[in-house]
Amino acid sequence: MARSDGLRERKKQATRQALREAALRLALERGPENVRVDDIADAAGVSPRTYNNYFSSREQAIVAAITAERESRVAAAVAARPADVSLADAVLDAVLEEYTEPGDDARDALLMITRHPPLRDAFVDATSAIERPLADAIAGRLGDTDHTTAHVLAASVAAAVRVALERWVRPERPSPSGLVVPSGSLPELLRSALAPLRPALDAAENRRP
Amino acid sequence: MARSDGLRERKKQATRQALREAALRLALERGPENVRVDDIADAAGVSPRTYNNYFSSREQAIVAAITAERESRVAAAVAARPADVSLADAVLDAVLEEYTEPGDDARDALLMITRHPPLRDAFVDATSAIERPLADAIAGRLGDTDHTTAHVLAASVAAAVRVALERWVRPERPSPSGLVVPSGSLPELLRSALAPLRPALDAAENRRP
DNA sequence: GCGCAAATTTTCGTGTAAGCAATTTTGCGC
DNA sequence: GCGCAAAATTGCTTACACGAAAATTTGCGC
Repeated sequence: MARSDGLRERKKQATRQALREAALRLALERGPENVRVDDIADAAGVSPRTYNNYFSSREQAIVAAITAERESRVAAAVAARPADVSLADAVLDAVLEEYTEPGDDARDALLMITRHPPLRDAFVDATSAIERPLADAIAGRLGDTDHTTAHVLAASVAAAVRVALERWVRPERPSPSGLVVPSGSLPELLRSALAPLRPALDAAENRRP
Repeated sequence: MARSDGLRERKKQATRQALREAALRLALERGPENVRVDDIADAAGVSPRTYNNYFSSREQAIVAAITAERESRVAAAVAARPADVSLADAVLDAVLEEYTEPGDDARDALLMITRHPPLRDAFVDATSAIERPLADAIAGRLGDTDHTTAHVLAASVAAAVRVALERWVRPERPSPSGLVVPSGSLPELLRSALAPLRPALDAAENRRP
């Protein structure tokens, strides 16, 4: 049971998609503050209680319209790199590829997210969702032995991405040392956040039997 | 203003401590499910709203009785290691020192935590609190240049600790590959979770000017 | 001590997350 | 098609998180 291509599963995905799209649309129209959960549920044609079966916070639903499926795509991208590419490069490329936004319709959504702290938090928090699929992808490349290492590396990559996203969406705050670092472009931030992890990725790969 | 030793600050800490101790005591007496936020507030002699000014969930308050001040202690322990100790060793030692539980009065509290999923989650989530102080401590050892690297390394260490804690508190679930990995002792788990990060810590340290 | 400004606590109100049990829908073997 | 078991949706209820503004407490210069 629970086949991944059954009608049941597709309907669930459709409901989830309807909910997050309705949430984003309403938030863009009225501003996130003026969107009630009941409105989202109404717009998606389900009961408020069902809405809550899919998302555990209003912010999560809005943000999900941007981050949807990102988790599995990152993992798939890592797994898809040729075997002769180093793990570090595979991860870096995959992350850059997935987090470089198409920027057309997501542009104003991202603007809204950065302007509303609760949405910012939900957006950054969504990063941790890549952890589990990424751990599997890394484990696959490392030869499936030592699942702990793969898990730790995936968690570290997710943490680095989170750090980069934080610097990207937060208005720069004056540091106690006086100097405020200008937040560069997202690819730039991702590169420099992931760079310190490269030695760890290389070492894990080379210790592979 | 906002002196760290004023009466005001001490009262705040006292209130915080009263709240988390009341939360833990009531949870142990009645079981976490039978503790209302109002009860905790009553027991601590403050209004329910004040309780919420200190903790943003009931689970957080209960768990805080175990994890209190851990964040700053880890950071202080890292900063306290002699300068000729490698960064990786300093971090590993500091983490092991702080996360090896005294185990006397915390024993039954931890038992309760492991038996209640919401508490488990809060307990594991509390790990991320070490991130910020640890980043400062690491930055101090690295010479204060490149705050990004320090931040990423701290976040990775926190993530690794989180992975270790997860494996420790979760009842082992049968993996799809059939074999269930036995959850070892906590120091053991912490060591193996932090091991993959050692190359990254070494590299950051050696690249220091 | 006095009094003012800042910080903290409280009261009040609103919207929300989630448990539970009843109901409807779906999948599947016959 | 039929019907049954599993799964999803729904209504109902409860406890809760949090914003705003009023009230209280603290710090500090005088």
